[in-house]
Amino acid sequence: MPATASRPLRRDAQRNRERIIEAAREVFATRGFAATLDDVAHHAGVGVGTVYRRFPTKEALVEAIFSERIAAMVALAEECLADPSAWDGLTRFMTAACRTHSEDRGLRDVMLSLGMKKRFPEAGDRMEIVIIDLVARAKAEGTLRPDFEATDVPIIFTMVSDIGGAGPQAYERYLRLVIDGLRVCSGNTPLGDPLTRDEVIALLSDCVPAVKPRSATAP
Amino acid sequence: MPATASRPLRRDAQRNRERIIEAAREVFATRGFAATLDDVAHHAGVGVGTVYRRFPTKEALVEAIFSERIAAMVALAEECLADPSAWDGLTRFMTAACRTHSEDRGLRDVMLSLGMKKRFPEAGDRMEIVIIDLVARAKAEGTLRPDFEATDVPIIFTMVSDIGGAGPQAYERYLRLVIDGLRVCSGNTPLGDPLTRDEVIALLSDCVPAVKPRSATAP
DNA sequence: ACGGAAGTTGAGTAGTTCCCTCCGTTTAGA
DNA sequence: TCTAAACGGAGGGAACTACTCAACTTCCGT
Repeated sequence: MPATASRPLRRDAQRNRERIIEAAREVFATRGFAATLDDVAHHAGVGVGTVYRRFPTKEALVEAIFSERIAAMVALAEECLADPSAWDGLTRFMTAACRTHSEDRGLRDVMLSLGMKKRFPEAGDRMEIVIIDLVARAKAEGTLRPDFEATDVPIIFTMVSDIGGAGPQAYERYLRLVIDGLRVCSGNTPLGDPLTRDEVIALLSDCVPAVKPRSATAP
Repeated sequence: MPATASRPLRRDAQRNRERIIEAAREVFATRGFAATLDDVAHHAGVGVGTVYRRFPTKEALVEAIFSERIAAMVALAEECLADPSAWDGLTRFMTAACRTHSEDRGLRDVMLSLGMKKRFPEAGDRMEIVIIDLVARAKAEGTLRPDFEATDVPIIFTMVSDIGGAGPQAYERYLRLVIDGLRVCSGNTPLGDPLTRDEVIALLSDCVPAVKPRSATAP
């Protein structure tokens, strides 16, 4: 084995690989991380063994499937940062994110899970920075209430996309409600102390399912 | 078996029964319906068999534990209906409900699950009526936005109390945010069509865990 | 046209979790 | 003391799910 000189795949193998990826996209979109690789295999019309030959673990498949979609979300967020209206930029981003999360539960599970930082560290960092900027800019503009914090954004995504499970646009109504609560408005009650980053992490790990490997090898 | 003439329990049995109920309250409060009867038994310092002797199914235990707490919530709601300020009445009720739900996940699971109507039909009906009244009254007062509907209330409870899992008062911040979105305010965007009752039911059944019996005997 | 590497298959293994039962043992109380 | 009531907790059994492997099939370079 002199270096991993990956030969090109045989034609049938290549075709199956593509089928698997497409099937996985569909299956993960509807069932999220709860989806089984057996599901994926069946949906793709291949045996489970084939899936495992191509993607040694569920993790690998997840990464293969979601990397570009995540990159696209980051790009969108960065584009929203350039919106002349800070408020529109922030709300456009939040709306798009929630729509995407409710259309694709798998993507939601990846983006909001703790694994995000491990699997896609670069995208994760960029996303974090953009969100901070979006929030800061909207506060400076005077449209976003000043007691709102960047750490609230993922929590809101979690809350709202939890609704997304049933019905494709159920999330819209409640997101609008929340967004209306974000605007500076005379009747607003103060929010109090924001959650710390650790609290956010604890909360997400409680609300978003994780990909579980065969046996958790604890040290 | 001439009628179920329930003899009084032996003293030790009575004591264990009480222990079980108390343990169940604690365990269900922290773990919700996900809690195991084995958990309850262990927590109570008795064997599983003892639990099953006293409560033939998980269902029975759930009913024994939550009936009075649910009655209390209904009473509170009805009391809030008498608040001179309709807005205060509604928000007081919502805040209290969310606090209770986040302090006791089991209660949350009972009250928001579909089983609620089956297990506690009377309380369920009364609750539904009170919520409709609370909402109607606050709209008439002109403080609650007119496009908000009574069916939104349980959904909001679901969203917000989902957060309650980690941290005892994390829910507060997000409930306040949502409530600020409920008030009539110049910048509000229209919410669009409300969810139908069937949609609400579908959504709740997706978001709230159910107590699963040994085997679902489908007809 | 053929040999063998690459690929495929899907029943099976093994790890979990959880509701509930059974029966040998203990204990209350008449 | 004696018996019916109560107890304990191992384990049955069902449902899940990540992953493996040995027998079989297909591609493709020579």
